[in-house]
Amino acid sequence: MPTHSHRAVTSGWAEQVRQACARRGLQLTGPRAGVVAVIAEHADPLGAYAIIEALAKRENKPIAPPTVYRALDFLIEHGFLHRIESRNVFAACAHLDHEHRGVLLSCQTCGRSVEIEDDSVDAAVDRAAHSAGFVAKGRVIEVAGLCEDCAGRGG
Amino acid sequence: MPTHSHRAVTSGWAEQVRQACARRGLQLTGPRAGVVAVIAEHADPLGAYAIIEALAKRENKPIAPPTVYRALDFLIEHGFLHRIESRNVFAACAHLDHEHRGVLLSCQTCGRSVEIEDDSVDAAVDRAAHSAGFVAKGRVIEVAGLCEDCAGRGG
DNA sequence: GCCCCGATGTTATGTTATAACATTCACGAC
DNA sequence: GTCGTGAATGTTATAACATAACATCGGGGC
Repeated sequence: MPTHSHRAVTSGWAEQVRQACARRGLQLTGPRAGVVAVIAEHADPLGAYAIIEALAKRENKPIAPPTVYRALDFLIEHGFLHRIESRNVFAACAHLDHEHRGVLLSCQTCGRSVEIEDDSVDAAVDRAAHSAGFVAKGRVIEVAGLCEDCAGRGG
Repeated sequence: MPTHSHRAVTSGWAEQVRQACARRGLQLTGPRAGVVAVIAEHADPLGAYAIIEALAKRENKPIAPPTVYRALDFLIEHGFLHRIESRNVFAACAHLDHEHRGVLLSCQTCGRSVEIEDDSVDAAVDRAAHSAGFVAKGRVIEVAGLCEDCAGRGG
């Protein structure tokens, strides 16, 4: 269940996505806006099929997987969403106002994820890839563990 | 297709796994050894179902998915294998002789992966997680891009 | 012998993701 | 205004990845 404060943060996120699309001439169409709304209503990252179910409920009609996967592709491509590879879930990007590469911290107990930016991580990963003669395109940097709250509870 | 030199490297890997199991009192049973052999015969990381097919061919009998997934779990748990989360494939661990955390570089053109160790990446990721109050357990650090060979060919 | 336990076999199913093709809709050319 | 065009969506089916659940086997301790 989202806490009140968290819900507020994420509904801010939906509005930011809307504005960014307007500014950049991107079409935030029906299914795309639906997926944004569903994600904004949840504190946790969601799996594709959880999104499908939630959207079907919201729209009161069945939604086929390609509809949601296409919306997810769009949102990820434009940097509004992250895919957490190690869990097959999708999380709102916390830093919409600028280009960046994030480190995704995801909690094994409560399922929530936190995205941080860290130049030294980016630099170290780039340097390591380059030293192996590798031309880096995409990066996946994920840490699974315990978030501050859950660690505090001894969880 | 594996190059001759690469095949040599990976068959060395199979032997290393065998010795490490003997030394550590781990059972390298039939299905487990079969999966090791299949992976050793390929230069590229393989998906679970590619392993299932190759093993079925090797043993000349059908192999069910749980057989292979259980062997994979065992090999990963003991550090002989890495799972590349962003591609759902499994790659031989290149550094069997000591504990470590690797950075996996995987080529978008040829599919091969290279594993490197880099203390500064590890340190930066740990510091970043810690600064967010996060207790890190597992880490996934993967870079997709072009390997030296493929970048050289303009691939 | 008998139990225990770790590993494997077997069947079925759950979960995640995409291919392929039809349809709709906004928009500009003419 | 209608026709082509291209992006987005709808629809159906299926591919690809992974695990639950329970039966069976086989070696070691007693």
